[in-house]
Amino acid sequence: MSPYDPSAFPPFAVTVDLVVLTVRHHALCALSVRRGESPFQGRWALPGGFVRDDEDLSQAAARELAEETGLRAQNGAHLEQLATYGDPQRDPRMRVVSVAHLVLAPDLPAPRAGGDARSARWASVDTLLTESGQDHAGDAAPLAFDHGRILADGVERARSKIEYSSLATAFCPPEFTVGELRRVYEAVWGVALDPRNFHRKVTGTVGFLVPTGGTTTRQGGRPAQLFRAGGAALLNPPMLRPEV
Amino acid sequence: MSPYDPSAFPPFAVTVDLVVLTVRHHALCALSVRRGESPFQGRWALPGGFVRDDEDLSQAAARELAEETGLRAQNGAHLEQLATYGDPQRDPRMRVVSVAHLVLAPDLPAPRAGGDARSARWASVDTLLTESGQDHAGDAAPLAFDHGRILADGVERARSKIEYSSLATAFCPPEFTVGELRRVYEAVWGVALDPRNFHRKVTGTVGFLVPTGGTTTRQGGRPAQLFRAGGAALLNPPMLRPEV
DNA sequence: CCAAAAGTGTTCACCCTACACCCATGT
DNA sequence: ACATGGGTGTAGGGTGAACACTTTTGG
Repeated sequence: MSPYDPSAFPPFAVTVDLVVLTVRHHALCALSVRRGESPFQGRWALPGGFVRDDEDLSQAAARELAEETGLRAQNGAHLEQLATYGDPQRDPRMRVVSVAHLVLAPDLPAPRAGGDARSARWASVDTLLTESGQDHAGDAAPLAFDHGRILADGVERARSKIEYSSLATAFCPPEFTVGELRRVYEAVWGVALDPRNFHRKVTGTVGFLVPTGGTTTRQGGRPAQLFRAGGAALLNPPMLRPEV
Repeated sequence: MSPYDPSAFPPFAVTVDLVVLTVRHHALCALSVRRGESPFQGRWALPGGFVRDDEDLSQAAARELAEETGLRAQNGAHLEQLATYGDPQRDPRMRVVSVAHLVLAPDLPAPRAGGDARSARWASVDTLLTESGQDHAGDAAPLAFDHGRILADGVERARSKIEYSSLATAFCPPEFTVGELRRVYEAVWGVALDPRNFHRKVTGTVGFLVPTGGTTTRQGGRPAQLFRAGGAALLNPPMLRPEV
């Protein structure tokens, strides 16, 4: 039997779904869109769409990201492949394999609706995941399809990756202070960190932060130095997440 | 436009490819199969095959693993999803998205050929990757398709995962000595580790190893205690890979 | 006896934590 | 003046690296 006989394999639809994370108001938030059609009409879901015939998976993810948020990857945001979900029952109408991608973005202006979504919003991942985990009466409802599971996997990936990489800077604007970076860690991990030790740690790790020379008082108090993300991708030693 | 109109999205073939790693003769080895058909006829490739209509991705990977090696996952071996590869040009005939999986297995009997492969072999990853990276005259040739890249990603995943998880025990038989476990780390990382400090470290990490009470002299020298893998999945503190 | 592998003890440097303390701004 | 956040100093405990040393087998 030839493995490429067209009758020898079943056809699949392939989509990309996006876990777009940002930090707003001291909370880790994810982008969700309201579904305009059945199934799960009116429910919240992750943004995403079909992969086109001539594009790679990462290109499809970047295109969907631009369509849904206006954000361009490699322009402050980080995009990486997360995992692929292919349960035969995950879409009730047909066999769909979804390649989920993770995007870490700085705090953005209000998202714009795009594609086939009626509207889009930022919501705290705690809200989205507890809604997803439980059936509630009223407005709250779990995310469509298996998107609750996908979001949880993306959040877990982000939480562990900022520990040993410099990815936390992807949540910050181009220039940021040590305190702003610390609040990113605190929001993503949901813990309080010692400001003094944090400062010593990140400024002492070579290649993590590059001072720009400027200062700012936008957080109040004494003027703080501004930094850009340094070139180092891996943190050695890593940031240590406090025990739970 | 309806996103589920059958004419609105291109059809894909979805496959699983397997990076099956083991430690043989002090070297990290991967399973490769000889391709029986065009394209890349006669070249070495990773084992894999089409996902069937009614099975999940992990089920497809476990089925292919059993077909190619006779190995059953969850029976000593570890199986996890690695990444998904979907470049439009990765297969010259049609659009194929491949969900690669990583398998870590103890040293096995000689592999049996299965599925559509003429033959199968274990080869050191160094050999497979340098063959893949360079064009050689004669018998050596790069792996088919983008399998060199997939193998490299799998090796990198294995190298980093044994650092902070107890997965290295998946390379060992059900009962093993501290020295045997150390030789796994040395083969996967390609470094020499201090036997004394390694012993103290792994036996001092609670939940990593469980003594069975037995001893063995199969490695020569003083009898060594035998251990089974403990329940702990995450190592805290992690094993530290020496600087390069 | 000797080689080889398994374990144990000890020392030193470094790093993480905790917290006291000082600095520079806005109101 | 004082509240607020930024930043430095320092002492104590824990851990990893290096290596001397003892233990227990096979040949």
